[in-house]
This record gives sequence, C-alpha cells and structure tokens, in this order.
Amino acid sequence: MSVKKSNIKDISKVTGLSVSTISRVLNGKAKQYRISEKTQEIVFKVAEELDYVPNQVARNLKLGKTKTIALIVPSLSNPFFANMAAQVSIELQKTGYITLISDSNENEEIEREELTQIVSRNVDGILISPCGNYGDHIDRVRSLGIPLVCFDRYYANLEIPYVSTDNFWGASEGARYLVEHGHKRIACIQGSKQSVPNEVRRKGFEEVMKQKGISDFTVTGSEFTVQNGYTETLLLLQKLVKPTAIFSFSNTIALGCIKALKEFDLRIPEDISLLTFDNHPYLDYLSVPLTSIAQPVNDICKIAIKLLFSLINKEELSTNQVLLRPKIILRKSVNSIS
Amino acid sequence: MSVKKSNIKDISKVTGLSVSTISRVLNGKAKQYRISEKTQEIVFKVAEELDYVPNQVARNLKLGKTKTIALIVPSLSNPFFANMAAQVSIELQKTGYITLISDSNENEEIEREELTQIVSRNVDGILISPCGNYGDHIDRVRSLGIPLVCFDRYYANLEIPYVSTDNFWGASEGARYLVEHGHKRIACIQGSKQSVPNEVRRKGFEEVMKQKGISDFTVTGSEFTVQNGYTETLLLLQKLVKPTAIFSFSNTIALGCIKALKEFDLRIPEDISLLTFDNHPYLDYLSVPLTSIAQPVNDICKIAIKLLFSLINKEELSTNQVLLRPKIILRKSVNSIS
DNA sequence: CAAAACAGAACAATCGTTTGTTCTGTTAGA
DNA sequence: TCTAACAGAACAAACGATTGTTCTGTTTTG
Repeated sequence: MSVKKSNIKDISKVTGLSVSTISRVLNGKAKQYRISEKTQEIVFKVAEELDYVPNQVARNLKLGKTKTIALIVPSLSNPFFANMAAQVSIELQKTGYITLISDSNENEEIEREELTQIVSRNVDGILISPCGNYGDHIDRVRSLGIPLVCFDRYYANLEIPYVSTDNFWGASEGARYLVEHGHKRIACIQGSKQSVPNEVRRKGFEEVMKQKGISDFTVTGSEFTVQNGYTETLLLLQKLVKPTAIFSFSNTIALGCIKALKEFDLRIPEDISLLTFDNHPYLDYLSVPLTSIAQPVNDICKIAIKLLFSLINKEELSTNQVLLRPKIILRKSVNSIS
Repeated sequence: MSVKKSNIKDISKVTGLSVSTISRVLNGKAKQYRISEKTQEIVFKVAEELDYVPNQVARNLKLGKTKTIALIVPSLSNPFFANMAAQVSIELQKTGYITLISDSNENEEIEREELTQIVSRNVDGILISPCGNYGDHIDRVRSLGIPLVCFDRYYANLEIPYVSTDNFWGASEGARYLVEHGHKRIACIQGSKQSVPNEVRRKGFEEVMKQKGISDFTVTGSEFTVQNGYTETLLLLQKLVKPTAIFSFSNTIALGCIKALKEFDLRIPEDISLLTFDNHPYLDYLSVPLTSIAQPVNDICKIAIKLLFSLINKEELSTNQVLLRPKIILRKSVNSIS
C-alpha cells in the first residue's frame, strides 16, 4: 500500500548512473557538464517512471533556500487580512513559492514565538503585519539577513521596509468629507493604539478637525473589533448631545456600530451618519450600504511582494517605505445635514 | 550588521564539546546518555548566549518530520474557508506545528501542483478541502503514506478520512422549514456540482420536496459565487410565476440573491423569502438578517485536526468519516405564508 | 605515435542535525 | 593488582540533495 517516495538514489540504482549526473540532468545543467543526450533521456524517463519529486527539505538544507515565504497577520478571521492572505498565496504560487501562514491573534508574545519558528525553518522571506508596539524582535530577524517587509502595520522609527495605506490622507479625506456634509459633532471610534495606522489615522482626523475649526469631536475606542465598535457606540449614545456622524476606523468596528445603532432604533444615515475604513463585498448588502475608505489591498500585496523579492534578490531598493492612497467609496451611510 | 545564525557547531566550538553531546543535551536526552550536570549547564548557557535556534530544515531531513501541516482550500477569500484557516492555524500553533497554506482557487490543476509542492516539502500531514471531481491525486498522496484528511468537501467513494457537515440533514431541515412556513414554490440555487456537499444538499432538498409532495421547485446554478447567485436570481425573477422562497447553498450565493432582489425592488421576506447555507458575522447586519444553516466550522476544524493527528501518530481510528449536524440560525429572512 | 584536449561521467565534501556505536578514563569488585 | 563495570563524552554514519573536483577513455593534434 504505502509506496515510498523515490529519491535520487533510486534513480541512480535503476539507471546505474551516479547521483551527481542525475542531479545535473534534472536541474538542467546537462550542457554545462557535457552529459550526453542519451543519458539525459534515460534519466528523465526513469525519473518519470518512479514519479520522482525532489525532496525540498534536502534541497533546502544544501542550498539555504526554501522557496517559502512566511506571512504573519494579526487575525486571519478579519476579512481584511484574509483577503491579504488569499492574494499573497495566489501571487506567490505563480513564482513557485509556497506560503507559511501564521495568525498572531493580536498577541505580541505569540508573534515572537511564531517568528522564531519561522526563522528556524529558513524561510526565504517574511511578510508581516506586526501587532505590537516594539519592533525589536522584527529588527533582530532583519539583522539576521532575512528579507522582511511589513505591510499594513509597520514601525515608523525602524528602517524596516513597509507598504501600507496612506492613512493620514485617508483619514483626512474622510474627515473632510464628513465636515463638508455639514457634520459638526463627529465621533471617531479607533482601533488599537499600538497600531501605527491607527495613530496616523487619528492624527489625520484631528488635523482636519483643527483646520476646520471643529472642537466638538471625540476619539475613543481601543481595538479593531466588533465588540469595541459596539461598546463605544453605546457609550456615545448615552450622551445628552449625540454626534451626528461616526467615523469608524475598521470594518469590524463599523459592524459594532451598526449593531448598537440598531438596538437604539437609530437609522443610518437619517439619525446618524457612519463612515468607515476598509471595504468589503458585504458592505454593499448591509441594511444601509456603508460609505467606506477602501484600502488598496491588491496593490499593497503586490508591492509588498515586489519589495520582498527585491530584498531576496539583493537588489537595491529605490524606495522601501511605500504609502498608497486609499479610495473613498461612496455609498449611502453619510447624510448631508444643514 | 548581518549576524549569521548560529548552529550546533558553533556551540561545539565555544564549549569544546562534541556536537552529539550538545544535540543530546538540547533534546533532553542527557540522562539517557549520562551527560553530567555541569556539561549540560554549559551547553544551555552557551546556546542561550549564541541565541541558538535549531535549524528545522536539517532536523527535518534527518527525522523525516517537519512539524508542518499543509492546509489547502478552494478559496481563501471566501469567509467560510478564511475562518477555517484561522482556526486551523491557531489550533496547530498550540502544538508547535506550523501551517503551510495554499489557495487552489477552485482550480483542480492548481490543486494538483500545490499538492506536489507540498509533498516535496515533507509535511507531516495535509488538511484539504478538494475542489475537483476526481480524487486520484489525493489518493496517491495518501498511498504515499502521508496523513491526509478532507474537510468540508470530500470524496464519498474513496477511503479518505473526512469531516464535514451533515449536509443532507441540513438541507432537509432547511427545506422542511420552508415548507412548514407555507412555501410551495421554492427555488434552490446551488453551487458547484463537482462538490460533494452540494450534491448531498441537493438530494436532501429534493427528498423533502418529494416527501412533502411539492412539485413546483427548481434547482439551478453552478458555482459558489456571488455572481452565480445574482444571475440565477435574475433568471428566477423573469418567470411569470415567481418562487415564494429561495434556498441558497452558500453565503456568497445569498449575497448575489440579495443584490438581484434589491434591483427588482423586492423585499425580503415580504415579497420573497431567503434561506441560506453558511453563517457569518455580517449576516446579522444585512438589510434583513438572514436565516441561515450554520455549519459547525469550529468543530469541523477541531475534529479534522484530531483525525489528522491520529493518523500522524498511527493510532487506530474508530471512525474516520465524520458528519456533523449544522444548526439553523433563525433570523428574519423567511416569512410565514398561508 | 606520444601527448594534449576533450567528452562523459563518477567521487566526495557539504548543508545542520540526530543517533547507534565506540572510545577513554575512573571506580569498584574480586 | 587486575579486570569488569560504568560514567561521560567523542566518532561517524546517516537524511537527500548540490557541486567543485577528479577520473577514464577516446579523439585530435603536431
């Protein structure tokens, strides 16, 4: 029943040729080492017959390359990162690479452990959306000479290449959009303060509030979760004077908002407007289609991969810190008020 | 800048001990090979100092084990599989395993290639939700002695262990639920006919139609996609006599239904009822919360992993083909009609 | 015709571990 | 005092590939 996998030695035994010759033929180095056509044919034929597939583990040990990229995200169940993972996996597939995946569960400790695991597996490169405040473990990996690119989340103070959304611009645009629609009492519900994108968004938002001379705004919240959106919205609704618009910093937070608003029988956008970061196919089908600031997920992935491969190939990077502008997708959750 | 990773030889050089001794200490086999306490201390200390992490690739080559599990799904961007992936990744993490992920993109050819890649990497086990009609490539992997478990989708005719939803029961219950709410014209929109779950669901549905003496039903559609749901719903709405209820076989299909219904200004459930397979956090927030047949994703993952580890540990399996009952989550998309 | 040149393939070291076996002292027993 | 027993550690062969080097004939050249 259990047919053992065949290896290069099996081919050697069957053909009577040495393993080195076989290896060379199979790696297309026949010309270079002047191996005869006839020998090549034999090798290919027998390899085929034996259903030979090179043992990558052995190959990797010798070559120091694994044709493997690791992807570390804070939460695979978050559609945003799931999409990233899908993209990356499919993109890497095309180049013969395979993807190791790790969900750090927004836990820096786990992230550290997984990173160690991954490094010990000699991956050729790492794509990571780190979840913590400190990047020392990441920087150590980089100083080990392992190509690494951050995406979405990053460390502004470290010299680690990253690709992310221009969150300042996005948040500014979002804030302006609200203000220009007449909103003067705006509540922002943010995510994790440990996350650079969150901080940048907050700054962008606050900057516009200042520019526009709006003082009646709040920034609350602490996590990129439905629960956080729900809780913070409930708190907002307890206030005597309610905000006219909520600016949510993630799709998950927005869901929480919707839930809370529904419980209070408040309509979007008639009673309160809602603008959120992150796009998702579902947004079109919600009770009220949400106007959202769509991050260029595709481009972020593609560029992150491109940078990573540049590092792997030891090419010079012209830029290694990239910010891409998001796009505001207008739906129906923001009302014009006078 | 680039500090090289240290290996067991470096420790050997620093301590003056042989690599075998160091390996034994580090693997907790000191007692067994009577290595003195003092020597152990030295080894641990130096290993720590050198920031030593064993090279898994070398270890794997020697041991034939990689502490790696591969997960192959038809589409990571489908929330259903993304959730699976998140679950699996986190679950495996706990046992020191790491997850290789592959998105076959509903393409059997890609699935084959990825499978080859994965096998060549000596993974310890494979979890797969196969996307094709034929399981020969899967069976070949199994006959290679590589532990493999199918989940969600499987091959009923092959002796490959699987864990899935009791789709017959789920579809029957769903169908009964509709009939008992007075529906007599029911349109079923199915997904891929290549998928066993789809076929089983269809049979469950048709069985109930027969039992209940309902002849005015249809089964159409061909893909688990939004587009398919959209198209098929549009077609249904062209008919002179429209169905009173639509039974969608996936969350993606349901989204397509909603889109089409919206375009026709039809309300759910007043004008037409909608029942769907798959649950998702978003379903609660849709314009009308969808009543759904929730697959026990968590349990499927846990059991699939359990089976896989049984295979890995060469334990006897009492059962290796498991079907778990889904749960109908009542929301508001199905109307009672008289 | 001897030596050089070359074609064609084998040899052997290596990657970083693990592990069965062997080696070297010291201690205990007779 | 001699040997057996044992503690403590080193040796060396794998695992399956890759690759610089060497080997063996045959052909070409002067």
